[in-house]
Amino acid sequence: MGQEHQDPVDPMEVLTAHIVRKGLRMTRQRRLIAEVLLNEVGHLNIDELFGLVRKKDPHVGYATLYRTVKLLVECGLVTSAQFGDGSARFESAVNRPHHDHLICTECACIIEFENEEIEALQVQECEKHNFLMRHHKMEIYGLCINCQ
Amino acid sequence: MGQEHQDPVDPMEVLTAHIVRKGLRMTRQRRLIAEVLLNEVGHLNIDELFGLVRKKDPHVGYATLYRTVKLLVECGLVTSAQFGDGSARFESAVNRPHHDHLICTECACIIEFENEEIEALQVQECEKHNFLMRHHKMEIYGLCINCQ
DNA sequence: TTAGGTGCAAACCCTTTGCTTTCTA
DNA sequence: TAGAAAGCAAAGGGTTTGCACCTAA
Repeated sequence: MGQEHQDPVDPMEVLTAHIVRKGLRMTRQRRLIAEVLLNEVGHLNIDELFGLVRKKDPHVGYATLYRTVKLLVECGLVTSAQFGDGSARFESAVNRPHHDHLICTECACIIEFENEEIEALQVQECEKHNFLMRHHKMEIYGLCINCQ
Repeated sequence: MGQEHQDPVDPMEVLTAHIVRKGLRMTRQRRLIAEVLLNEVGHLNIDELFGLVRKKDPHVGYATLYRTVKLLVECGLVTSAQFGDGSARFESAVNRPHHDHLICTECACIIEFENEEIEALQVQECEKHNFLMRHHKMEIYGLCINCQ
């Protein structure tokens, strides 16, 4: 379940711990990509992330980007989502609770919301089916107030 | 929103009406693909659908499949979903209410559930943001009872 | 008869992988 | 110094598109 009311964490420490635990190494590129993605608000697709990272280091490639984002998702610092268009979008999960998305199919804007009642019902539903929840997503597609 | 308690509909009539409305044509292939997909229970990916359709007509190609499924989604007879693996899955929506999914990340089994309370809260949430809901999906990932 | 549809192959797009070089620990 | 990581390019996998031929209306 959630990271609802935890103390703030230092994401770099989380990443470092994860890397050490797996016998991997901290590199300049990993640090850079983590800093860029974790400090960004909103949902970045891989091209947007690529652009931001390249501004600070023009030599980073897509492969490194994908490999590092995977690492960040693994240790819970980033969540990934698919919003209809074929490509994945990534969002910092640092120091913020779980939330869901309203996605406008017209202008592609994304409205976030938190709803603890829904979260609680989801937990109930899992218990009913003896299902061990790892993560979940809820997406509502439609028209935002400006596009109706 | 929902098709909660409607009278049964004849899917072929719905499809025909949609086709006429758009100035398109009913073809042997469209009828075949609709019959196969709508009579199947559970979630088919494109290869599984391809296999079933080819059994009845070995000449149908992937392009026709994709184009027809798109048509079926448009007129509400089929829903599509992405369950983590990169490919889309399709499910008949004929004469059955909206439901959500528990997805086991170990054995890939899918448990379906309906929860009217959650549905109601989703509607509330949309109203709160003046958002016009077209469709929505909720997916809970984790371990089923056999994989824990 | 005439758009629209089909089927094939090629193109596309996003993501992953292989391999050589570079760099962390 | 050993082995992990980066960067490039090429491969992969799912989906869409272009085009010549076919077919429903």
